[in-house]
Amino acid sequence: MRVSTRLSDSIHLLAFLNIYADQHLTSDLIASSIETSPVVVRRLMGKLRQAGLITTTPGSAQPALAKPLNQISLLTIFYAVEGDKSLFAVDLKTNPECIVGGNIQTVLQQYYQDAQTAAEARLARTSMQDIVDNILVEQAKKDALSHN
Amino acid sequence: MRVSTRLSDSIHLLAFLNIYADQHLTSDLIASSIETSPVVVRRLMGKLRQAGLITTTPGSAQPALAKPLNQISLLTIFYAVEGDKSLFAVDLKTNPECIVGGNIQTVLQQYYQDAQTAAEARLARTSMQDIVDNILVEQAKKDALSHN
DNA sequence: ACTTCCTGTAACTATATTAATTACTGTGAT
DNA sequence: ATCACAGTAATTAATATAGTTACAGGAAGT
Repeated sequence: MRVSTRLSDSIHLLAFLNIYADQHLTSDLIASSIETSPVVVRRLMGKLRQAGLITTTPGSAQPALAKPLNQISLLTIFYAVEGDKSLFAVDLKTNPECIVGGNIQTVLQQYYQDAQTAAEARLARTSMQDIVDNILVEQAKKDALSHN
Repeated sequence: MRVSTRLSDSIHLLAFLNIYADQHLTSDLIASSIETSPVVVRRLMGKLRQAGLITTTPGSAQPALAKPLNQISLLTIFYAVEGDKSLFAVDLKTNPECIVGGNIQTVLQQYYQDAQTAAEARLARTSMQDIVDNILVEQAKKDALSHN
């Protein structure tokens, strides 16, 4: 399948809401930054709203962050848009008659969970404040170079 | 897309080679345990052979582990069959004219790499010896229960 | 009230990644 | 010489995701 960019696009969206808070934030404008369709943006906003990360108003273009940037972690966003998706997939179709096929699913599940938890702990440590800070620093670097 | 089970199937395959080392290990037999096709098994074995994890003989059904179980980590297998695949995908199509779209790829790449490295470190800690040990323990549990 | 702009969703289509299948070449062993 | 099998290319099927189309309904201005 296509690889999911929902986490990346959602982080993008939230950063956009913060940095362009003074603009008329239609799903069309946001979509032009993510380079996707307005419908995809609205779908993502739906998930983020359900997770309590943003507020929106039907019929009116005024989405806004529901919490301070430093209280929104990348892990919260991941859960909001990917649910409990596994990073490593256990093959659920193995031969139960075989010692290996009949037990490997249970065994792998544990190790995969450990690995995923380690990754998630990292995501939990990073907040949208970090993301926005870094975006602005990267932009400042570009601006500095262009003024030579 | 379909979600990849190459890592799980490869671990399965290596465990099978160890536990059933005394059997006539055709790709057909291995496939019956993984519940996949012999061609898929041979393809996986090709990758594992290229990575130096197993040895095979064209025309003859005698695949074997090329190293001791405790010297094969799950991370080595992951690299062998998934290459440098990213667990979290950066959206490479964003608007470079926008402060967010023009910088977020660089920023996310760093945090995603950190998270992936944390997960990989976990995979590196686990060896095929652990996997086989756990499979045999799980099987022993079942055997014990069935003798009540 | 009417119009315009917009959100929220459902339904459908397109795209991309993976596994499965088919088919073939060539090797090893009997 | 034959049979069993690995190795691999080419094609097809399955499935997760993004993108598109369509439409119902809210908000705000006139």
